[in-house]
Amino acid sequence: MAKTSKATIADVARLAGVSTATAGRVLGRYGYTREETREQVMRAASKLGYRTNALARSLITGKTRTIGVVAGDIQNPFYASILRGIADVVERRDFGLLIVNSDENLDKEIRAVNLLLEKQVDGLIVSPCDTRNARHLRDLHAAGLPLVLLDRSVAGLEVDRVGIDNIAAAERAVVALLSTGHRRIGLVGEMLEEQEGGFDGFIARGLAGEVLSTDTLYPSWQRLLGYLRAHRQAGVAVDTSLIRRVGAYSAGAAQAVARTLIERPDRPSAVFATDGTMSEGVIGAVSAAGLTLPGELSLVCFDDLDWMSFLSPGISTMAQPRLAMGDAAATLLLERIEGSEAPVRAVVMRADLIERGSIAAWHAR
Amino acid sequence: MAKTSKATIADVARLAGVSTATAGRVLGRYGYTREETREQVMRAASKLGYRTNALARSLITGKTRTIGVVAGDIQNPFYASILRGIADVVERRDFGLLIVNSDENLDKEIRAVNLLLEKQVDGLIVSPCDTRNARHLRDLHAAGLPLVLLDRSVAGLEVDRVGIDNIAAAERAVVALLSTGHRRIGLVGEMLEEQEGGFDGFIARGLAGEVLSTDTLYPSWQRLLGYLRAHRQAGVAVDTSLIRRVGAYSAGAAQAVARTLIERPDRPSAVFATDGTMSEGVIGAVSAAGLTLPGELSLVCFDDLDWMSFLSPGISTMAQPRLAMGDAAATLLLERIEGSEAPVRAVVMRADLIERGSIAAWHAR
DNA sequence: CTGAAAGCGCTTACAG
DNA sequence: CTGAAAGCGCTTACAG
Repeated sequence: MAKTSKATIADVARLAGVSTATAGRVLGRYGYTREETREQVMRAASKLGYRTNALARSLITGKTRTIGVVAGDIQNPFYASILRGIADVVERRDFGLLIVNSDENLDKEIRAVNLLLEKQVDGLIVSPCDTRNARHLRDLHAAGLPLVLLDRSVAGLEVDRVGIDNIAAAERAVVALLSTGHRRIGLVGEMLEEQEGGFDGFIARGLAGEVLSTDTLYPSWQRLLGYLRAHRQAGVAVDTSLIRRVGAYSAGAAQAVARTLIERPDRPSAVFATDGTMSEGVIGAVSAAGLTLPGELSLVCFDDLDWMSFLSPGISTMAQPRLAMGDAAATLLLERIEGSEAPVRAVVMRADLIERGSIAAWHAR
Repeated sequence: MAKTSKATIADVARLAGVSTATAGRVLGRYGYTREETREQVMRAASKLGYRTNALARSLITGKTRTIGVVAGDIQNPFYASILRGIADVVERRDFGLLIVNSDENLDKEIRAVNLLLEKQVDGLIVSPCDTRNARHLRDLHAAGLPLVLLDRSVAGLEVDRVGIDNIAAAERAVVALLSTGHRRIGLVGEMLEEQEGGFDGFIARGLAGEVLSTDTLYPSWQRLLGYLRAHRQAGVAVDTSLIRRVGAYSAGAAQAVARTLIERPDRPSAVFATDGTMSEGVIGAVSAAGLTLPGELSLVCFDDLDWMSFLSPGISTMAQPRLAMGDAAATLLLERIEGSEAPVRAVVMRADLIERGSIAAWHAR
């Protein structure tokens, strides 16, 4: 009724004529209280405008009912949707959600995790920016804090994680192109991180089917692998000059790279973009170059973004179940927070190809 | 070095051979300590893997260094960008950011605010879903909690706020159409909330220039007003049957409504969509109807979304400075949290028309 | 079913 | 510059 803050359990107890222990029991909904006492306390509480101080409670219980999420960039539709999926679960359970951006930068990620730990979150969902340098995450896990990895794994860190089968998804996307006759398929991928043996070495090994530890590869590298595998299975040789590494999480950079690919005289007949940001860049380049889809170029994108359905033609794309990914990550985390000792789980979801109109059959000319 | 959690100031103090008060002073960076003592404590702290428990600190200081944001839907690009702007400021200042969705629903908004208050946030940024029923916000403000309103105002609630000049923005957008010869301009707007006198009454008053208290109108209603004003100023009669109220925050609903507008025989020569979601719906309808922009229809959208630049032609739109809006909201809030007693501020930003290629001159046929 | 007491992990006066 | 003591607002045994 009155002042929104200030009133404490002690104030309520005094007004109700009971002990703080009793007032606490009714206000905190624990232990037993006589109905009559309960009403008395409730009346006093509402008269004083009492509101629980979750801080004090958390200090004692050791639980904050708050989880932390470290995302690359909440403005990116990929993360925005996943966050929404997480938020839905979290809100339903009356938990709080603390969000920090990492910008895919290790230092920022470490600072983010520290901030969240100081605020005593009950658990963390992290989309790790580095699959190797992850002391901060290992320590976390060693200390017993519930942790769920999102989209990416960390070498040697056995914790719950949620992602899609990137290799299979990319393979299916590229198969859709190969099966309609395309033989020269360009790829525009982030592939920011360095790989042992370098870019060329990786491709060579991928072509030979020699890449073994694929689990801790970054998504865009895994998708490249799917691209290579599709070719290998189809017995189609790969022109490696059609594989373009952008090396940055930026649509602008992707557009510049895509441009050099689609404006060359012997341009590919089709392009595969390995994520939403790359897709934006590629579509920008296509638009700038004035190429018609799918007549002059076929295109398969990744992630189902708003615009893909209302461009004309619609853009065929591998749709990741982003909301469901967020839901799964939050659900796994909350289960751990509630004490689940189940073996480590990897929720590997499936991305589905949504066929719209950006793939045309291709006949050698 | 060791266990990530557990070690307390008392543990560190014991190991360092000092009092908890002294250990607290060095670990919490307050008060004076001899350099030698400091080092001793630091060594003990790192040996134990000490980490501040912000909860305990907050309980005493009364400050959590955390702000709360209640947004309509973090998945919507409008909110996603604003949140990013907020997050940037907040992260720079080592504050935490607690985010909750309201889905533009009053009950959810109230619950969200309560959750955030229990967690003792130092301040709140809210995009209120109801400009009248806002007891929860008024109480908050009465209790002295720093509060910044985003995008919308609340009648009679004098607090800092950030938004754009919606009437002027819409007016300029429509003027761009009128000045190129368009005389029949459709409008597709949310206008979910009811207005005194109803939809028709509102339009009548708007046409007569009789709408007075425009400040607490919802953005889409303000934008409708801008549309009407542009016509009035230009001396162009309005065919009110071209004004379409979607009544929902949904691109699908907008598309259905837009469709009935652009498929009628005497369809308008141009359409103005009053926000990002409506814009998506309209572009979907245009695409489904197979109309060519701008040859068969001119279009001005609202909010600069990714796809608007790479559709062909590009979509002309009123761009809201979303990141800057978030930045401003967070900055205002942090100033209040730091104790600023400055008079209430309304940061009214300007939206700029980005002309791309969706407006064609129109000549009566 | 209720209360007195202790305590969560810090910070804050107050002495010295 | 450092320490002993109190206290932030709750919950948790422990008695009764």
